Amino acid sequence: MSIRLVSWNVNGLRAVSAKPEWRWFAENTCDVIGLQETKAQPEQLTPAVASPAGWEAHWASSVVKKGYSGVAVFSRIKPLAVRCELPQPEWQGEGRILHLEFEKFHFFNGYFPNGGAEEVDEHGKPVPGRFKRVPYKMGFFEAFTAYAEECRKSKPVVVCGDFNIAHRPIDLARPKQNEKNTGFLPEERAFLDRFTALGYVDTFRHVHGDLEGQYSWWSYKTRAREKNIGWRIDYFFVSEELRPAIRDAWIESDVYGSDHCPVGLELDI
Amino acid sequence: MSIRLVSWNVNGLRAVSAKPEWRWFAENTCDVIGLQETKAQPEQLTPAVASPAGWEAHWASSVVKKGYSGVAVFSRIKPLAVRCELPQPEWQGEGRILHLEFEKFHFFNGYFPNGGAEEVDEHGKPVPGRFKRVPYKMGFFEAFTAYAEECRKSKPVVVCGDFNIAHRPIDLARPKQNEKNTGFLPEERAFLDRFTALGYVDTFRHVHGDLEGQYSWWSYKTRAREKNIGWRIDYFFVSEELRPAIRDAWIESDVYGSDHCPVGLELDI
DNA sequence: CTTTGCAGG
DNA sequence: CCTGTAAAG
Repeated sequence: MSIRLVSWNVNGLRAVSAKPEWRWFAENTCDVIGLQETKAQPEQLTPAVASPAGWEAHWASSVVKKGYSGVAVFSRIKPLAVRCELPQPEWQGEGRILHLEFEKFHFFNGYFPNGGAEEVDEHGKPVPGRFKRVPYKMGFFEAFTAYAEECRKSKPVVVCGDFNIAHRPIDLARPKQNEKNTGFLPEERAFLDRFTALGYVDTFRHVHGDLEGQYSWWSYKTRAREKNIGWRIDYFFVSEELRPAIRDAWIESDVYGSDHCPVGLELDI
Repeated sequence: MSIRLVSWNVNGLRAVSAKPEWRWFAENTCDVIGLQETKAQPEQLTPAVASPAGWEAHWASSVVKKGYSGVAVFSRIKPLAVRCELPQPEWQGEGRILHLEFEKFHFFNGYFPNGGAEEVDEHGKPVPGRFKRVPYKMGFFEAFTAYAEECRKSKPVVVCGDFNIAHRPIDLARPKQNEKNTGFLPEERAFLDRFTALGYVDTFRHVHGDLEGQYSWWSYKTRAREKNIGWRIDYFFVSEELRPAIRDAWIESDVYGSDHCPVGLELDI
């Protein structure tokens, strides 16, 4: 028996689901799909998109700002329990976390905060390497990790989503140029060091080792995808206990419709 | 000798000038073109659009709000003088009036204020027949008329533009339904009664009499143009002294690219 | 419905 | 560049 899971930052589910590329959903053969940046409440979507036949749909939408953030999980397997957002009110309201408890593992779908725009000093001059939302981002990661560790006491953990961090130089096309850009800052990378040190396995690297040029996001701004100038910031992590269950992990770089592409994981379970 | 003038509310010059319909400009054989709702500063346009060879271009752009209102005049004839906006600061800042003095007449290109949204009472309930900007609109018309009359003392006047008023029931497809809508309110119509009583001739009616079904604007909202559910709110008026010079007046209802179509005037001069 | 501006990514 | 808002027409 195996279970297949996929994660995709869709950059606006209303937009993607109106494109021909959304056939990806109908053609998919996986069991669980985690979407990020849905930027919509289910009521704003057509029923075929919001409540597809054969799937159970769960939503966490932003309540602080319309059309912002938001995650969804479609599952062919009925979860034992579902929880939206992190436990503390401090980290709630942006629609960033969905937690589905399945029989064999806790599943988390996360849209982790973007570092935001560069800080400016009192004269309006940008401060290199300082980004407005990096403190929030780091706090969110710490709170998430504590919650995941808590859940892990009962059963193994699977975490997917857009982490907005490339872990190592091999995980982005231009590491040197981006050492002072959010997404590849030392403190952001250090979080993934700690996270993996806790026993969360980067399943793509577990399967593919140091294979180069493997990315899941390309900036729209410079048509970077044509040249594969990308970042690997979308992940499937599993807690150490599930390492033996990793059958496959992949990046669906032939799937278009968003500035991210889907990433996937197959577990023997 | 004759002079041909055309007026067009383009509803965003950046948008129109990027459409194939903008060939209208290149194919035009008139001498003076007045545009309204340009919604752009000339710097935001390509040089071919902002400074076309063979034309002199003049601009009055909104300074109170970006991408709002704005008028332009392209002329193959060099004017003796050019003036932006009305003389009083009270009516300046929205980029609504361009005044070009030619040898034989004063030319005004106007984008007269829209009546705006319906007023709401203290409970948020709409007040039928009351519109937020109708007072501003009426004040603007009075100030414009005073200025035109002042200029008329030296030579005849030609006024074109979007008046945002249908004068008589024949000037819109659904007069009964719109008696309480801005654009056909009694007080707005009464302004055009006074304006024409002062001796400003509606050149289209002068040439075509009570020809029905002739409109220059159709709402995008209901695909009204397909059914010719329109309003004639774009005009060429000339002061009485020029009545004998009116050779032709027309509506270019086959020209697309905006929710308005161009209207034109040919004068023997 | 359509064009703008703007925030956010 | 692209997806969302909202204001205005």
